[in-house]
Amino acid sequence: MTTPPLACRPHDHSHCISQALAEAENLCSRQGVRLTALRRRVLELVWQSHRPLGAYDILAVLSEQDGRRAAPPTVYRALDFLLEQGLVHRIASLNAFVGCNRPDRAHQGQFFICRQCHAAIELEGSAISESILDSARELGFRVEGQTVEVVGLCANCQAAP
Amino acid sequence: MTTPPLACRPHDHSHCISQALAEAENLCSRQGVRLTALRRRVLELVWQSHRPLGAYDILAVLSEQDGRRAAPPTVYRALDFLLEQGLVHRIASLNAFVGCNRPDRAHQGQFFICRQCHAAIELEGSAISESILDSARELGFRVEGQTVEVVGLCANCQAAP
DNA sequence: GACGAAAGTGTAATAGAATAACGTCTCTCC
DNA sequence: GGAGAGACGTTATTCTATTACACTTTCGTC
Repeated sequence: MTTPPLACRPHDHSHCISQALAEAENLCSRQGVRLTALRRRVLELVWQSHRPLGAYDILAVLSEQDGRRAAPPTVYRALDFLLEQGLVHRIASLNAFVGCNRPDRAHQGQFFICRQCHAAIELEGSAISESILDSARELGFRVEGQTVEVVGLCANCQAAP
Repeated sequence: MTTPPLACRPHDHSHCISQALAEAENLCSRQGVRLTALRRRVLELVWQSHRPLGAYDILAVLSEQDGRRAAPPTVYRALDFLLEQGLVHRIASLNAFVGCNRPDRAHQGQFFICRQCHAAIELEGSAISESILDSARELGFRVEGQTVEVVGLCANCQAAP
């Protein structure tokens, strides 16, 4: 076993946030799309931690903390944009959203989610994709999208019960 | 490529249904739990096709067709029971439920879902689980549950656009 | 057969997640 | 500066799921 992933061990998280925002700025300007104040703020909130965040949690912060008049569509439109740009992923089994580690590379995330600390660990280019494609080949199935969400206990939470 | 799976080619589906119900009877009596009329009916509805079915679709049939006075908890309780017994699976990405092919073996399903005909093809003991466990080992992650849902086009729907 | 506990179902209300439809505003480009 | 597209505000609604409590059925035991 290698060193545990960043998401589930202490680290300077403000660095994660600022890096994610900087990457987003770059990516959007390269793509010629607009990272508006709202979208940027939603991305920042999603990156507040490595734990998937619900749309209505985001909504609550925008309303109560930012004092913005926000309704569900406000949040979902921003999230749709971020999803399209590959800046966040949606966790179907949690109805929640989490920042993407590697927005530069087109991909669909594979996640290991700790049921205790709620950290979502995103895998990069794992062998899982390969075995999914292998199975698909056998079935003659053309893969267009995949949802891989594994729940359990992360290394940290196993150590400290 | 082998012959396409049952779920996405024509077949005598009434046989699927009756077999699923018979297996359910067996399994429940072995487990000492009760497959009541309601639970049996919900299982039958879920097996009406190989396409995942929403809880509210089931509710509509119970109300309108069966003339039963049913509310959401009625359906969800039956579904919870069937999930616990491993008789159905939940498809998180669709908020829907589908019958399990192999209720005799404890497992969590891996699904290939056709976006056109909506068939859900369940894999049995694929290499996907292995590669998930491999990745988990590397992370020191203890796997407790997994959601694997691949969307795309099944062999049939690729052939006939 | 009567009884009590446990399991199952009915019922009403509510919480949580997401979208539809339409109006207004603000950029950007000509 | 005007037209058009994109972004955001607003209201209402749909879809999914759960809580809490009442009533009924089933099953084992006396």
